[in-house]
Amino acid sequence: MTPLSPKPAPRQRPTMKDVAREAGVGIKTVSRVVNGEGYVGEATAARVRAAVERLAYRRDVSAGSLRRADRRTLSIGLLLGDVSNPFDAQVHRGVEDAAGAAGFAVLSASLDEDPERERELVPTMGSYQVDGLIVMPAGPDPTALQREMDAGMPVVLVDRGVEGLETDSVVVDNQSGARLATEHLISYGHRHIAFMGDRQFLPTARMRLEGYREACWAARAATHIIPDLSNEYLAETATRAMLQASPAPTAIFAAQNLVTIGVVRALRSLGLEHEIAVVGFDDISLGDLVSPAITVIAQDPHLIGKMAAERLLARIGGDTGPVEQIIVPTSFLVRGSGEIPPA
Amino acid sequence: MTPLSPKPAPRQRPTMKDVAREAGVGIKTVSRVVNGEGYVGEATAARVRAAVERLAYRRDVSAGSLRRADRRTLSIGLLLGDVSNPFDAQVHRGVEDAAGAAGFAVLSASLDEDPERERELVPTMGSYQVDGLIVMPAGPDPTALQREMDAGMPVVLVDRGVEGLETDSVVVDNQSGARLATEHLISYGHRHIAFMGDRQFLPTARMRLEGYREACWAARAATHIIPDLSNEYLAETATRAMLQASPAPTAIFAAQNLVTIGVVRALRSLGLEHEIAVVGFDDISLGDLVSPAITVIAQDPHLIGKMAAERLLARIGGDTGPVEQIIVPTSFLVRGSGEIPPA
DNA sequence: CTGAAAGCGCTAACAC
DNA sequence: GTGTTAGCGCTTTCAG
Repeated sequence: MTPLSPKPAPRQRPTMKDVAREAGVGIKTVSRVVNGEGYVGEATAARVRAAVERLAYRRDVSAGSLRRADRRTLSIGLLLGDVSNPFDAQVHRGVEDAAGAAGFAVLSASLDEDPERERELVPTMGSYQVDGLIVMPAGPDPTALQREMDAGMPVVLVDRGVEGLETDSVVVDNQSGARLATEHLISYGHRHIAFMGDRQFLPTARMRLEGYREACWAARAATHIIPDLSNEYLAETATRAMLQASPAPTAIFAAQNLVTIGVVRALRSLGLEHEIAVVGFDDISLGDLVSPAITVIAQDPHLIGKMAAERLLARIGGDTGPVEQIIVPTSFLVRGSGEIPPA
Repeated sequence: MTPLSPKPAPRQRPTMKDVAREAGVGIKTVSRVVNGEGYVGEATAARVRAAVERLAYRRDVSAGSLRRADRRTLSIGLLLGDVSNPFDAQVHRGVEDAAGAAGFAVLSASLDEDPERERELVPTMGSYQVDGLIVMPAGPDPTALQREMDAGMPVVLVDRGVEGLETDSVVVDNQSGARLATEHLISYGHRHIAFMGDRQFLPTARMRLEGYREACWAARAATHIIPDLSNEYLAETATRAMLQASPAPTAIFAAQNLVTIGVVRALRSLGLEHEIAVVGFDDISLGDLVSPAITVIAQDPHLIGKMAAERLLARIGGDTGPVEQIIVPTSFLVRGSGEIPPA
């Protein structure tokens, strides 16, 4: 019997040598034409270009980077929480737009807020020889990233920083955004506002809680804090439980997009969506179409991604200026759910 | 004056040679330990591992692939319509999950349904030496992809096929899904149903139109076709215009997710959301929370991505079986907007 | 303006 | 079990 050896079709891309032979020139001349560097006689160049076309030649970027002085691979790594989260996906597109315009490819992966995955995937990106890294950090431990930075890898943080890591970051002012949201509810007369937020080991979640606290204290309002809501379902369940206790809050500050959705679902199921006020952090798709429409503090994730990529490309290009923390402004979208007065 | 030469910090990762020196062994022994191949004495292996740890060594995947027999780079390319479109982002995550589990990295980019970008980015992925390609094709032209396939690159198509390209694909049955949606509206008594769809050069858009036509013909209902709605805004405007003409349709089949959102926005702005029936193709986030909740034919984009990646990995692994077309089932989510009877 | 030779980090083939 | 040598596709250095 013939053993069916799984022999993958041998990749047989043409190499520079093939092009050189086809054009009847030296290999270095091909290199010069392909990279548009140095001076090559117009006639020779034309012959080379024709050969490239005829053989469908494409230069191997990674092989080239092996010997190149700057060792660039023209690629960057992007580590997000989850590429399918609408917020992250917008960041992704912002990064892609800026990187693509500069001729860089993007290698992406999801960390799922798991420090273990971060520890694993950061060096993995390194082993693919990316020229730089954009990271939405999953944990508070700076060592994996620090190690890459020590090896000369430029790193830009998005969405949140990492304590003890001296590097560029692009974030929004979570604390003042949360304070604004809470003050808005207070200005409509609420004095019993619940905070429902994501896991407290996330710096963004902590900053938003801080903003909420500031506003409550200033107004001498009680605080009611429900943290660690890591998904829609938990948020929905927690909201329902909370509203059955008494005295129930008259307003809710939902400090993350999935939490907001869970809260809205719970209110809807209890028929309370027109009784309890809600302000969310992060816009949600169709947030303007539900009834009442959801008032939110919106971020601009596409811009965040774009700025992070531009910062990174500058570093890759040799920018050695001081560490920058870029704060992207938020906007307040007043749509109805946040303007319900207390009963 | 000193010219500030932008000299990027020299990447100085340790190489196998460094590890070999540190451990006092030959370079090939390091290679064997790092790749877990062949037999190495336990004591030697331990010394090597210690040196790897001490120097924070990471093997350079791409340099290795240069000489390796199978030339694998352990990376795949993913070309989507738009990484930030919720549907595409879910496909992305499905691909990442399957690829990541097999130790493959994902290089992604957005084509924006632009054949020009496809022509450009397909060979670009090739030049990064990816081991295979998953593509949501932007245009009807098979040449760029065919060229890669001729060079031995495995290709799997998602969401839609390309005429004239003999390769694996993962799609849903758009035509029967659209027929079902339309029949559903007919069963509620509608005889004047509008079709609002995406650009007709997209195969999916054409198949959905075909399904709509079939159902209308079978019921001897008139057809009312508004194609080429490439975004939310166009869909909204077109819907508003259509409903002001007479006789206006009593139901709408919205054949794409962004179109559905535009339609819902228009109905809402005219106060007709409880008068005109709507069934959408593709689920939309929060579609169950608007009023009325949106009835849709839903796809499972995460599964589509996962199956595509699994198919591709099998091909990369040497599977030379016949071309497969995998059809992922759709599901019908009845939620209210599709069950409004004609006025 | 053009080409030959060396070498990037690694693996294949073959010694010892 | 382990080390040596050659060479992957490319860029660098240095001659012509």
